[in-house]
Amino acid sequence: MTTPRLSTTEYAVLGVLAEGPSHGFAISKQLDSTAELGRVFTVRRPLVYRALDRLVETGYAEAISTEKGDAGPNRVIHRVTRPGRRRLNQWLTEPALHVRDLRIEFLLKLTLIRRSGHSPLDLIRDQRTALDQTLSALDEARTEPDDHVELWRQHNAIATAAYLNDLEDLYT
Amino acid sequence: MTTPRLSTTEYAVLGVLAEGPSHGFAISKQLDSTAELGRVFTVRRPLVYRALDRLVETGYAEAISTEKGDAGPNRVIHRVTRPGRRRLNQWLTEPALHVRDLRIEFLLKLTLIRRSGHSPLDLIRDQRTALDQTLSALDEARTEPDDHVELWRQHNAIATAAYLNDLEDLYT
DNA sequence: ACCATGTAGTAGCAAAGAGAATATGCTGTG
DNA sequence: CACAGCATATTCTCTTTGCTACTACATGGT
Repeated sequence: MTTPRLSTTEYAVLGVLAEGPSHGFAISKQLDSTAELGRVFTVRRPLVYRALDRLVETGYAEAISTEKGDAGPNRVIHRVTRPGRRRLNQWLTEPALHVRDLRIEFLLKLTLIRRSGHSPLDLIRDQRTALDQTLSALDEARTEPDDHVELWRQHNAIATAAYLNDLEDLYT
Repeated sequence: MTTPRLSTTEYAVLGVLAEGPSHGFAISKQLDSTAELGRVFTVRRPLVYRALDRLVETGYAEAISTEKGDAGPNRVIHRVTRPGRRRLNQWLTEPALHVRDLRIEFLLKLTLIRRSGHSPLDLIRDQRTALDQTLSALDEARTEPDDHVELWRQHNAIATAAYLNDLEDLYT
């Protein structure tokens, strides 16, 4: 009985659901590529439903009722469970371990936290700390001057540091 | 009869095959995570064979012989066809359109070109030109100061520009 | 003789993504 | 008022992708 691993898609759906009981179609609108959240991380409609199924299976969400929609089949209203909310909150406070995950994971967490009304400053600072470790590890690893991959990593880590600084300024 | 789209994995295999007739196992060693190419873009063994199958189906490669290996089943030697080489060379000269594709696509092309003995300067400069367009587009789009996604893109584009400058210096 | 190791290729499952299909009520138009 | 189109809401299914594990064969050590 290990705790099931959730994909970013599933966390995104869980995150939207945590803003209040909702149904697949409404959630998918929040995660559409034109919406605020969807611009950060898009989840297409069928995937939202699959994620919801999975969240129910894992006990992180549950169906509470069905109600008539504006049209079409009945809406199935879901809400997060207590374990689901715990799991989400834990995820929301973890910084991304790899720079390549920042664009999606970190930004998604940041946006969800902001929408919930809390301050994202803790997350930004934790991410900054995690990045500093990456930076010093890169400094040590730098052996060959023509290692294109390491060079790219270095430039990117530095850009990410500047980005985090900007964000910290924005929220202080 | 449109020209079939190839995945990055398939281009990687095609690229290795273009260095000389070879067989799946040998190609997979080049694209292993510890090898020069594999550090840029890893392709696992079963995927190499699938890519080879697809390249044969699309007419970009062909099996030319089977020979006894050092051990185990016979090797199936493949080589690129004329259309395959044309297709590869076309791909190799195209810069990546999105900054997020640089780490993989551009670096893969760069490494393949370098290994072939040609100068990667043209690709670097073309990529630089493509990036300049991205940069000016970003400057115009910048409306809201707290748009985290745009801010991220901007920092990244700038870092990429610096990276390309470093590379250009390396090869001049 | 046996077992580990390295070579070479194959099988098959599970997740992820995209498109289309289905069901349903509302609205406008002739 | 019939009926086509449209928006809502969910489901189905196909394809692609990525792994893990397996078969098969030869060599070398104990």
